[in-house]
Amino acid sequence: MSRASDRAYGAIREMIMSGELAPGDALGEEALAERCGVSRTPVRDALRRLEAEMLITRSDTQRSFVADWSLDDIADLFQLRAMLEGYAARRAAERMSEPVLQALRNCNARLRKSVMCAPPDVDSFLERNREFHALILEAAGSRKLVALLASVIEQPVIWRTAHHYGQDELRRSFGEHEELLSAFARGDGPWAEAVMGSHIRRAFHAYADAHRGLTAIDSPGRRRTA
Amino acid sequence: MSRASDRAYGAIREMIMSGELAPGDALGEEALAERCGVSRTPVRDALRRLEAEMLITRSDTQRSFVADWSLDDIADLFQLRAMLEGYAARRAAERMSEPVLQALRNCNARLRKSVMCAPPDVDSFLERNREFHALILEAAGSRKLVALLASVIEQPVIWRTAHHYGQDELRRSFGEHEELLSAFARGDGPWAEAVMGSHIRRAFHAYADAHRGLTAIDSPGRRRTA
DNA sequence: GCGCATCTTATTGTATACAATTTGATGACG
DNA sequence: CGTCATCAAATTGTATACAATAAGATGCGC
Repeated sequence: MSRASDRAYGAIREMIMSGELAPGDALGEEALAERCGVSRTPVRDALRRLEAEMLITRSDTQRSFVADWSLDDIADLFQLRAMLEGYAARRAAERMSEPVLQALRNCNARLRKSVMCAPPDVDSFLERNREFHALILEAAGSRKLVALLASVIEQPVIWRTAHHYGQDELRRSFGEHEELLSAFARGDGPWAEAVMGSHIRRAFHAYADAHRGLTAIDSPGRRRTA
Repeated sequence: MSRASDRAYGAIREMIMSGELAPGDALGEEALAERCGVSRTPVRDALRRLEAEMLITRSDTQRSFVADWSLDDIADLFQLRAMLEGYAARRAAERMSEPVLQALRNCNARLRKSVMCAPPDVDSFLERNREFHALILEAAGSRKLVALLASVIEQPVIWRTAHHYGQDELRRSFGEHEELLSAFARGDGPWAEAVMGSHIRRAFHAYADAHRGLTAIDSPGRRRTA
């Protein structure tokens, strides 16, 4: 991460992920360059990458904005994610090896610790959860799927609001992961696919519920994109 | 398309699509800049875009190469495409409007003309086919899906080899499109999804058969990527 | 002849200057 | 007072020069 382009990429990405830059905000190259302490060249590079990830959008005249997603868009996002991660789970189950299975078990055991204590350690949960899903994706062994899913799940709006999960939901996630492990242990692709699909759909509804409840106090006017 | 960056993008893309640049070929920025008649800056821009589309890959040291896909990769690609386009068809069926339906019918009527004559006009078929699928994708009304599918179907290896289709296969494609139209007319999402899935899978096997038959005379040694 | 360190060359990364375009403002005119 | 043309400021696009890094060649020691 020593190249300026990578620093810019990481910095801008973090600004978006953390909410420092809100959806709809304009992103001037000059301003970003200054904030990142580099010239415009690596910033432009970073913007192209972020555009590919759909974290930013570009107007018809090539001006950059932080991507803005409606609730409908998010629902769509989760649906795609359910489909793709379900497929990933199926492939992973069909290709599962003992070492990977062990890694998954270890990961979920650590996740268990994060949610079984009081209060639950949400940050730790998120990290383990991410790791768990990443391991499955890797085990699926599809280059293209990795790329597609990355662009679906790397959405700030999702990761930011995961903090609103209740303890019961966190524990349910743990339980669903355990069921996935069973499916993997038996190499049952369709079972893994079904469990994963359900897992993601439940996550969406948890998100939607939390969002609806918060929207009144949490969305003080959106900026228009066009 | 007047910006140099767009020209470079289009030119390089065309070189890849046409096979002028073969999978595994190294892409030096300087050389490309000269061939496109622009400086390295817009070339770098174009390379980032092509990288996002997975038409090129980058080594660990950031050197660019034309992407190389194995038959397994291609099978994976088609599977993802079947899933995503099936989903697109379902959504499209659920959202179908009379004007869009008419446009689809017109499109397939023109496609019919391309395949019913002797000899069939394959170029025209490909263009209509592309248009047909694009219309459905648009009707699905999912921004994210558009982006995902674009990166799946815009693979040169697929479009190049579509020329090997036999007339019977072309006509079968037309027939499957007609069946899709029926599903759309009735707003039957699951039907549309099933037909589309089948349509894509058949296309894959047609491709795989043709490829196997040609591989001996058509693949004079691959260049290694790493 | 083989392996390895070093040096040369080629390639990518970054900054900067300047050109082209867009935006938004200002003021003239109806 | 509203509309439109024109102009100024801001923003993005491109070229070029130079720095950093990686690839390949060369020759030395073994």
